[in-house]
Amino acid sequence: MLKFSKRADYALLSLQYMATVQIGIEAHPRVVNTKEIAEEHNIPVELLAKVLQTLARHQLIESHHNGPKGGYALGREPKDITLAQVLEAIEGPLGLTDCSHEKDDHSQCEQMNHCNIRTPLFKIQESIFQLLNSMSIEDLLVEETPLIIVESLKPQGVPS
Amino acid sequence: MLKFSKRADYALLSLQYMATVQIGIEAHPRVVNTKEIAEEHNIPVELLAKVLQTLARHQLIESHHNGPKGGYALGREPKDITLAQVLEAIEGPLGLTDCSHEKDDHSQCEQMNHCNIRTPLFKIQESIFQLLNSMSIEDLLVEETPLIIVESLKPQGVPS
DNA sequence: GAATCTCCGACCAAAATCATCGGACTAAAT
DNA sequence: ATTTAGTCCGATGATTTTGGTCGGAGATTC
Repeated sequence: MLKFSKRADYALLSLQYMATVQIGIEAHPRVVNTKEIAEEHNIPVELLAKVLQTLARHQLIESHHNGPKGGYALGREPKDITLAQVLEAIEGPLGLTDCSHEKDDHSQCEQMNHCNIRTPLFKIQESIFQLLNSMSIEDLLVEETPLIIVESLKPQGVPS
Repeated sequence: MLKFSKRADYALLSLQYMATVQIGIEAHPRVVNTKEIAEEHNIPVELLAKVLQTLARHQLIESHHNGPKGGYALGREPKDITLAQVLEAIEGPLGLTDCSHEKDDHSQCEQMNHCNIRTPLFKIQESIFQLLNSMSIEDLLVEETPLIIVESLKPQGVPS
């Protein structure tokens, strides 16, 4: 439960990739094309294309349709792209319940004679939203340890 | 996105209801039946039945199959039922990604040549999990304002 | 024994999601 | 100018999840 959709995963992976790939390059933002990202991560190209289109439509990345040298590049600094923005671009406004939006007019929520759990649920939702908004693509650029380096496995003084 | 399923909503509503209804009653826990909850909240009975069965199977509530006086009652103190427990009971182990579990063997996640966003994603997931585990059914028992009391709508001194 | 309830499993329908395909347009390279 | 490699957009099909339904078995009270 509470799982990201694959599209969301793909979006995050792509943005992370685009961020790392253009590190240190100031001008001429490094443009990467769909196929490159897809092959790098084993993602069906056509689906990824749609994800990237969506991100572009939401200004998170810029499309450079320049023929053979075309592709995408980040539209802003990595730290200015929050995870909440990415998720909302991909999956629409996020909320735990249907009545999260239109807080007053709960047209749908009338189902329940009187819903007594709105307030606490909104608080939870707010917390999660803040969390997702406090993290950016920059925070995804951590060194990914190649898996399972159990702490204090190597005795001291014996470098590799 | 990140929406609860309706079953989860129903579960929370039911637990909240069962908690309020038995307030002040020490012994003989007030047993409520499925239909009562369903009618109270306009929920299809059969679906709610399944939700309650699931909760019972996970020990969150107790089933009293006593014929006409049968029904369900909370299995523990409201404060000992965390939202995380409820959600996991209803929707299975929660995690943002498919590879959330089996952290080492990422059999599925091999899709991505190398997934560089595991670590930060796990952190987010951990935060959300803590949040959901820090709140219990007791926290749902707040006074719910009857909706739309727009601030300072009524001029002072002119009651109703 | 009849009524009322839980319990369980199987089942169907609708909706969301994943994935694919085809066609239009653009700009660089030759 | 033609080719080529790319984006862009919409439509469509397949798969999965979810919401919702049904029928029968077992227990208990009246």
